[in-house]
Amino acid sequence: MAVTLADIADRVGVTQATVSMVLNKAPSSVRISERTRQKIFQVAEELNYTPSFVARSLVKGRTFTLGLLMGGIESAHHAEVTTLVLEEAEACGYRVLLAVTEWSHEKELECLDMLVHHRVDGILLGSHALRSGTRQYEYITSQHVPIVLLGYSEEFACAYSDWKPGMTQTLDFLTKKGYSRIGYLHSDTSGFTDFKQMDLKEVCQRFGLALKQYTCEPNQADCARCGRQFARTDQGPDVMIVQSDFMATGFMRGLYDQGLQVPRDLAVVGCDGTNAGEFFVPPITSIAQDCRVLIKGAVELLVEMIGNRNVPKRKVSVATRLIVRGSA
Amino acid sequence: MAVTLADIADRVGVTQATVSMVLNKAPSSVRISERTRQKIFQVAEELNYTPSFVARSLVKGRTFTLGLLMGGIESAHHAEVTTLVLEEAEACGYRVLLAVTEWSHEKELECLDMLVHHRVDGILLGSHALRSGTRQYEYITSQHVPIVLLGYSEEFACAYSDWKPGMTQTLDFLTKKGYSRIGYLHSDTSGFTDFKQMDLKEVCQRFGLALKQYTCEPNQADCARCGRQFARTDQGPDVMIVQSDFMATGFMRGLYDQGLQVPRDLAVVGCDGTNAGEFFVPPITSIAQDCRVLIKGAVELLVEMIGNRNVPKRKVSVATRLIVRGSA
DNA sequence: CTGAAAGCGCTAACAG
DNA sequence: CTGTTAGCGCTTTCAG
Repeated sequence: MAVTLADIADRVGVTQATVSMVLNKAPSSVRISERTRQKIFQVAEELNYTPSFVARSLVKGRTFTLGLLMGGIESAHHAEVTTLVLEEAEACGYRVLLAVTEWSHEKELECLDMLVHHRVDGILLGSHALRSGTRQYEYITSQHVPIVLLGYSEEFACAYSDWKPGMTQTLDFLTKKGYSRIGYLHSDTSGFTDFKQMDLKEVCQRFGLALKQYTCEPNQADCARCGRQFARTDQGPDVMIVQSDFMATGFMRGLYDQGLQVPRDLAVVGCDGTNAGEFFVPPITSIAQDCRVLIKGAVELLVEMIGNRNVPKRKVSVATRLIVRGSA
Repeated sequence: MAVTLADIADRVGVTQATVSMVLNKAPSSVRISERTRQKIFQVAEELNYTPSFVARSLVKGRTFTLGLLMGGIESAHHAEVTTLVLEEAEACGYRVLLAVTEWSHEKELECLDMLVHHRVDGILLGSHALRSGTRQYEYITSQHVPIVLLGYSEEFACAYSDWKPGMTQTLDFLTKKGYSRIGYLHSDTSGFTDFKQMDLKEVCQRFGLALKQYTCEPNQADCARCGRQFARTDQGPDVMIVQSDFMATGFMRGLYDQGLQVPRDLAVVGCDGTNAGEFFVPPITSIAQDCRVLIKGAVELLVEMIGNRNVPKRKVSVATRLIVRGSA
């Protein structure tokens, strides 16, 4: 089908091996007559030769492919994360096989299997699937499959945002503006610890502030429902911190449906600091992650682990900060 | 490193070939003693055997991987397209290698090369990179690499939305509501024909309506700039149709910045009918694509082309329709 | 019913 | 300086 090294070798009158060397090694490190080298390149060009990564992968035992597992990419933040992974991976010479799990625990495990079947060199876990006890967990730990989690983890190497600085800035800002009754809306479906929440709690305590918690599903529709309900019944918070900008948009829609105005009737602070938040009406005040740095750190860590499987499980932490826009 | 067929074969006391058969063929089609078959499965389980897709790919000449090339995935519509491709591909037994090009023509071509190197079985082109004259174009056409474009194309198999029905419904709706001065905001950077625009023009003509055109970059910031400028100076349109919901959000932000209200001062109609548009303030009236059907069609067409390279270049067309929400 | 052997396209030693 | 050889892990004939 496609043209192979052998085709070139035949035409030039040398062996595959020679062609392989000439084409792949640094010109200095391979000793060959200038005539032959020229001819090889010329014939490769003529024949439109394209090296097969799959053959190379087989022999090298590496695919130069990273697996990326995301719960979903419909929110601007997750789309940004995905894009950055793609960019950073490429910068390190890797391709990425993307799998989205729709936040289903079962599907996450299936996708993990798929990535292993494909022999990706490492896995970036954007959805927190891996718990001890599953076959996949055992496999990955026992085989030392390089893996880094996007988010905090005790068990694996990971890259996560440190929410404390951002939360501190936020409470500082809010209290100075006269807000004092803090609400926190988050989704509780994953079954995993919400470290963001823990940080917020801690910081609230430091400020001597109570925290009223709300939960809903991590989709816009349910956040909107929650917003409507809040508007109809709640007399508590004067500011709502929402787990993500994405969820904040849903929540705000619910508020509007009931005639509430943001920030006049209720201030809203999102999380993630997505670019898109700036274009919402009103623009969303948000505790921003430094995604670029975070993902760069994650990918580089993963690549390092691929290069040397004995590198200790590091944790990359990146500070957050408050971006004040219009919603608070 | 990983456990191979040979490892299993050794332990069971048969050959690789036998193990391969037993593990991969339908139980009915392979004649083997029940004892051996049991043992093979058992040992495979014990050893945590995971077949290597790369070895299989090499011998089969197929990778069971589709390449997906997108300009970007930050807009809700493109994220949805990507997600659907992932889903449909999986349904057909394919994985997907995603590449995003940031809408750069050069990068599109590089990514195309990368996908070919990786020997993807087929390519889904979400960003319109391929023009005759490029090396990649020659390669793909001459090698008959299965490819389907997302969007209309004369040269390649493609799946596209037919905007006429949606546009017709829209103009019908708008004129009945008393709007008559139609504007169309789109980005003109790609250098490719905007078939949406052509359909709109044609339908406007049928309605005896003039169409005033505006152009800007396809990012929210520039759309906002355009919105502000419109608000300050324009006395024309009473309704603006915008090329995408994503761009519409940016444009509306610009309008708000100048104190205009939607739809009171200017009605806005987006395109794509993204779910996210429903949660915007105000919710975006939009000409919706039926993404699910479109992508399903595209992937199935591609898979069919992979199975049989002689299948004629078909075009899949899916009708659009107006979704009335709050912005018009 | 099962085993042996060849080969997918490429790389890496080691000979010549 | 270049060629030969031996695999990487799997599938697929073809013998036995």
